Amino acid sequence: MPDHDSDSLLNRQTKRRRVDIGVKRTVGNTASAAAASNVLRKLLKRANSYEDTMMPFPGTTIISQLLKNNMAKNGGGPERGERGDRGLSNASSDAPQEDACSNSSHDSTPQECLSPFGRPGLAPFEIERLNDEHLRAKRARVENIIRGMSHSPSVVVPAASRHERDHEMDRDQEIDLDCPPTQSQQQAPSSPRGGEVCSSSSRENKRKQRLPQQQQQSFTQLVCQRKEQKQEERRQLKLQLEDMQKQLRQLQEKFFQIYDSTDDSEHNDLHNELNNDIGNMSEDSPARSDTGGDDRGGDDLRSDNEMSDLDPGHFLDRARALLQEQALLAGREKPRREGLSRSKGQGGPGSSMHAEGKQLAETLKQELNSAMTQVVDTVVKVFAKPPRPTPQQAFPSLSIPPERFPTTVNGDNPNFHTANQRLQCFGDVIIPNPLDSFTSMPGMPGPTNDQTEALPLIVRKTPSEHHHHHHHQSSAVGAHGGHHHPILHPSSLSASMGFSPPSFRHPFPLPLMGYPFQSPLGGPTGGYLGRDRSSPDSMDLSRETTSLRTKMASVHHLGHHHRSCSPAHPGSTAELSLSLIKSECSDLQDMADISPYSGSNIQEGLSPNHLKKAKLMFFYSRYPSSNMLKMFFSDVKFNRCITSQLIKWFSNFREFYYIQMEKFARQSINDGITGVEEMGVSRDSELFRALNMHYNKANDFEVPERFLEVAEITLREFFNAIVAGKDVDPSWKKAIYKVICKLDSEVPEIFKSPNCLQELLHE
DNA sequence: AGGTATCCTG
DNA sequence: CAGGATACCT
Repeated sequence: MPDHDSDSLLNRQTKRRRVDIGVKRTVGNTASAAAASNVLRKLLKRANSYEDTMMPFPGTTIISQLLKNNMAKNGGGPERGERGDRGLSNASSDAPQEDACSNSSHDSTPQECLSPFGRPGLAPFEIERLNDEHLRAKRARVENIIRGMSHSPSVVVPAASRHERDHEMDRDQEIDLDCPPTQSQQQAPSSPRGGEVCSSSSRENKRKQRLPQQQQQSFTQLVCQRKEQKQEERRQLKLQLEDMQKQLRQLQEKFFQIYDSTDDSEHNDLHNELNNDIGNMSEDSPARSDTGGDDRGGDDLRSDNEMSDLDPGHFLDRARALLQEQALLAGREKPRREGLSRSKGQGGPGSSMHAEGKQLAETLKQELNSAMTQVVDTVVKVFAKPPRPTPQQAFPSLSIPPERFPTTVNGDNPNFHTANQRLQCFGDVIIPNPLDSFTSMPGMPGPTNDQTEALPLIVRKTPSEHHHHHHHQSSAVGAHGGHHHPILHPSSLSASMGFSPPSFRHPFPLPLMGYPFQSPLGGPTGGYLGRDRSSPDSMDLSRETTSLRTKMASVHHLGHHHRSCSPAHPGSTAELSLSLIKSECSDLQDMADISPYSGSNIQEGLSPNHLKKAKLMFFYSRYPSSNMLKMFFSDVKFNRCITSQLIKWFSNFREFYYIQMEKFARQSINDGITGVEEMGVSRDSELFRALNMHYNKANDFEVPERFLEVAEITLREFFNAIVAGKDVDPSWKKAIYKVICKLDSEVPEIFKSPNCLQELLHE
């Protein structure tokens, strides 16, 4: 059913949009959640796609190497405190945004996935950006994880297992030193103590703790026991952390010694890249994307100053890379490396330094990416595994990048949940945010903040589930589920699928409501709204307009149900999710191949004139088959909706018809009529006038005589049945229907003409 | 399981 | 007249 081409197109467009957002992401902490979503999405993309290419440089190896090296080398560093703190506060203010709507996708296209260094052709600024986002996302994610964990009673650090994890944890402990180093999320199965029960129940505990009404008697003891353990672990981790910070500081100095000693002219790109990469931890410069590396040579000083403001965690990455690079260089050119590491600003050998710089850059990038890959993989694995039971329980505890769940859990493509959509989707969800530090962030709009926690909750309704849900809704609506379709012009739809912000935020912008009132009479019946005052057809037109509105309302209704999560946003019509659009699209394609009819006289909707025509046809045929309807409404593009609507029309006609019949039959009986012979239907009878008023209001059509006969027969049937007292049977009318349905006569050929009304009404 | 028809409601 | 529910038919 869903057209895959279109789906992929949709996805592609969504993707592109996201990329654009990422580029446009504005300065620092005020970066929009939408923009931030781009970050992790790319991050994960690369994490996935780099897995292969990065294998030669597994982050673990390097990190452990780094650890070893620095453990041996370092005793302590003086300046850690202030810098680290500043960097961290900075980081924490960034974090919620990053995690707020960070996204991921497994469907990354190869082009987008390609590593920056894997593609020498990439522009420097792009590399910068990628790395920047990379780092930002990583930091934000880890911090968020830590925060989430810090709110939970939980588990124990598995003593030694993964270095990079310890790194991250250590680094983050600095943010929240009071937080017990709970690692339930990352706890390895080989957890030192009581692994099975603990790891499985720790999450439960977390959730339960967040639900005031839920008592955790069964876990309280366990938690208490663990608290002591956690205290101990915390101390250890603190120590580790301090060590790490010292090491980082030293590596940082070393790192910049190297670069200060290099010739600037050719290294500006690299230098700027690095500086910006780091400098953007606290401020994101949109200008970067359009300026090359060269014009920022003057920033070097500033950048160096900014170094002191950095989050030490980033130096960890830098240091990692540096170490690797040094190792590489050492393998080939020991003397130079020695000189490099020692010589600050003492004119390095120009050309060789140039080459080294480039290689260093590459190595750095590779290292960063490999490390990122592993970290992300780890986190994703840990977080993706346990599906969390109820939404309420789910969202407070884990501040995971939201889109991660749908992505990793089911591998489906969440791409049509773009940032905007998600903003909308969760804008009206009231989410208790346990992370006060996040909600109190300056410059963070509330909804965006909420989103940080809400997204994982909502998106757990996976895209595929969304789909199913849609179809359920549709089928629940039954044959009329697609009534709104005719209003979805492919052109408009594609416009809205192009995700220009307004139409995207409002999946059914006004133009979409343009109902194709192309008149079978030839003249267009005009616009779609506000033209129902003056024309002779005004009643029909306004009715149709009303029906249109009903459809719209129905669509919205669907949307609300579909989202299943929100109190209605009063007055907001922009709440339909993109997935709804997608489903609409699918149905559109299902019911009709898109828009070969836009230019022709075949229309995709039923016009008031079609209704009129149908009413006139009713004079001939009370029970037209769907095939017959298709024959006589050849100017409409038939699909399930149209067919159903037409059938429904005739059903309504019949309903009215039989109601009138019964009414007049009873009335006659009440009037004392006793014989069927006295029951007649003539053009001046009350019954006929009622019917004519209904089906031929303008009285511009000459009702066929046959109709009078059939009406008379029907009336008599009713009369007899009522007189016979058959109406006690709940289904007594069925017999009458059976009779009447055989009385259909041929509809004149002229009704097959699209312009039949014109011809009929003026003859 | 899907298409129709009817009933009921708005 | 449309929606929704229900029932029947296939």
